[in-house]
Amino acid sequence: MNEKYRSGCPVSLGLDIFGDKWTLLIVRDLMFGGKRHYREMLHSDEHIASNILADRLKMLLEEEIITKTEDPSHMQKVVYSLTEKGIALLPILMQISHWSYKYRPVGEQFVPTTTLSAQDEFSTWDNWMEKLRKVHLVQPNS
Amino acid sequence: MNEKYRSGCPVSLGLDIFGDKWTLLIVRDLMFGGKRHYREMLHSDEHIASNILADRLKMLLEEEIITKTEDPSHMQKVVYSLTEKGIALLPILMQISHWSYKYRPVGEQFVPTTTLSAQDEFSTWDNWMEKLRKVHLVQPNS
DNA sequence: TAAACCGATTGCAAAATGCAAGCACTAGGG
DNA sequence: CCCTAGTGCTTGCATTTTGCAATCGGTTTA
Repeated sequence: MNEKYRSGCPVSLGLDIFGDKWTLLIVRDLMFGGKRHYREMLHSDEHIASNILADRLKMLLEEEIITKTEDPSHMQKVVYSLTEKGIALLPILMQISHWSYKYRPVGEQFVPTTTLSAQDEFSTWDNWMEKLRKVHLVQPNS
Repeated sequence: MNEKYRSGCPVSLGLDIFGDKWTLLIVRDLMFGGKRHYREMLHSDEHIASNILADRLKMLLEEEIITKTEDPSHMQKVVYSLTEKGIALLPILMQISHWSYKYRPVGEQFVPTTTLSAQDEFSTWDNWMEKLRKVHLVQPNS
């Protein structure tokens, strides 16, 4: 990873990593879509280009936001997993979603059926992150 | 604003608007930097290009995330202000900051001196947003 | 065996970004 | 009055990134 960043501001430092149209969509797929393989992400609704997907996965690996391991079911297949650093992006995604529900034409199938209070929301996020840790942070073949 | 978006997913719909390296930095400047004028934002630490700043401000206006009014102190000068829709981006910026404090080399001058509990954090955000409403949502000359 | 699948890579066109200079003013100071 | 600095952009061009579609050398499936 190149060491240059635009400033020491935390917002800027975050955007240096994921300030583009695609990176957080990949994290979303891993986090909420149960997608773990290249082709699964390639076929998401947003139609990412193959070279962009490859490029971003490479960057996410270099940043240690994800890891990749071989898949025992197929010699060529790899499994991508979130690290703790990746899982920690969940509140950002949730706040983006929250904003979009309010101000953007969110598709019906994405609308939540209940509304949570602020504190409930935090503990739900904690539950989600715990679940993600169980799925993504386990060792292969364990 | 063009009506096409990549999908109905809330994350994707948010990133359609602010999924780039610059847009949320402009919002940051308005929100936390007390910057209200083009040249002030042009001189932020990250050195945005003038054509990119103009382009993003135009987009933010079209999206009604900001408004602009003339400045009574100078015929050419305009004042940019956040709308409620813009102010509602605060939690996203805060979560990005929170992630960066943990995983990125945040500059010393940006490090907070206290740590807040989750609930305190929410009420502090509410206070911030209330302050922003007072500054940004007032009518000119009122 | 043929077809589908695997994670990429490639060549090229289109779009976006970055750099630096410029525009037509407006305000302030000498 | 003149000059300088400031105002919010715009412009021309070079570079970089993104998007599109095809391809690669395998591996697995029916």
